[in-house]
Amino acid sequence: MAQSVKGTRDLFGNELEWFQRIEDTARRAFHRHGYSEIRTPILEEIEVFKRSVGESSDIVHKEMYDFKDKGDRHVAMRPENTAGVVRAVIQHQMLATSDPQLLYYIGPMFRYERMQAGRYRQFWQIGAESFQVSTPESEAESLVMLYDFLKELGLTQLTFSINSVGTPECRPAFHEAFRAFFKTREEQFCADCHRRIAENPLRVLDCKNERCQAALEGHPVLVDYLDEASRAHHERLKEILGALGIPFVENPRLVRGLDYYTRTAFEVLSSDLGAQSALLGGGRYDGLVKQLGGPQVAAFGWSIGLDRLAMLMQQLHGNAPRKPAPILIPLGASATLKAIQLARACWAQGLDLVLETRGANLKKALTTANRVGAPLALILGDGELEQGVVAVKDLAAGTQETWNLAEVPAKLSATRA
RNA sequence: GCGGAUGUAGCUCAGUUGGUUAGAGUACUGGAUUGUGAUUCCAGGUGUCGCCGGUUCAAAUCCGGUCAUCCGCCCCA
Repeated sequence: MAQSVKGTRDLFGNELEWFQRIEDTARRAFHRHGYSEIRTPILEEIEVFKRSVGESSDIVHKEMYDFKDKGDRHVAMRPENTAGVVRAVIQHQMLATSDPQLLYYIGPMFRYERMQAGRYRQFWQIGAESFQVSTPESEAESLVMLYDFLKELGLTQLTFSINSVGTPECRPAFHEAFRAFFKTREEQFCADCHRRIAENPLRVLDCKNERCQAALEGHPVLVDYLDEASRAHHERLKEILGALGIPFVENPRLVRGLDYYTRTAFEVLSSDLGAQSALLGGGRYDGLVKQLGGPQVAAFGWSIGLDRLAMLMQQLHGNAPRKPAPILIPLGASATLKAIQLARACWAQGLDLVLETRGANLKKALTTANRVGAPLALILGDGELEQGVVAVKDLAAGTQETWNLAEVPAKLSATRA
């Protein structure tokens, strides 16, 4: 039997209901804040990711889902969408004016990884990117949007971890201090950290090895090495988040797995997600647009894992709420013709109504109606047809009443409210 | 990429030191009831025992490979 490709899966039923509910909630939040959707290709030239995410990152290093196409182009399935959005924004000259560009996306991403619960080769992200706004206020705006979106979904226990990773100008001073610190106790660090200290010293900070974390005790803190503007930026963001009541903690060891971040970096982890605890992350990336061939502009963004968010919703709230439609059961040929016309009148008014079209007997039809959770069964047989009525059975209560055919749409409409 | 497990009915799972005809619950189908579901009673399919190969008189069981899933690490969403 044919099977879905490893690490990919079909979305349907209850899980998809959560996906849709989350997506709808996110879209409303984005639109409230003036963000516009952008849909970029799943395939990009691999260079787009190498030049943005960073050659040294694991994503490019070992997780890229890449291949050569028939034209011998080296392409990759996008592992994240910031690079693609930046490429599109440059390609379409969307930064020709100095106006802010506020964009969001929802779509599948691909990383070639070993499978685990909550970690897939095709997974979904919802994300926001804002260009040409550099202030801490703009970051707070984006974070408030994110926070209120999560709150609307009923997630109130989440705390943002934030840090500032500085700028390319002030980071060298930190690197120097940090390497000096590392040297005083380098024998206590793992092999990976020895590799990291050379390639990307910041990543030593979030090594998961307990011994390394212990060895980091008293390490130089990034925030102390920020230039004055970055420090003020960081302080102002914290001030605003505090004033808005958004729960956050400062985490001086928070660095992100992507190389392009500057100044603000943040993430949210959830212990309810098992080993794959990262739920969302983001930050400022003021250098990336230029790095990909565009103008020097400020940029800020985040993305959230839709699969993991749906998993969280399932754990916290159980199955997604859904409301099956009432079902209309005709009995006999003449009643069936009338039933189709009646259903059409209801559909024309935007009402949900499922038509039983199998010609099934009443027993079977009611069994099905009960199983799918229909709230009402409208029964239209020859007897009802003669009297111009339908029998309406409330499947939860077991009670039954009679409606005139003409008043069915209005009555259905009333029960839906 | 590294390490460790699991795979039997649609679903959740039993299945003894290898033994002849493979099980339970649930779900499903039909009937008790040809116009009344969900409750009850009766009857009944539930199947490539993941796949391929090997050992054996004999494999769901042991061995190898493979595919898929799960857990830990790495990393991330």
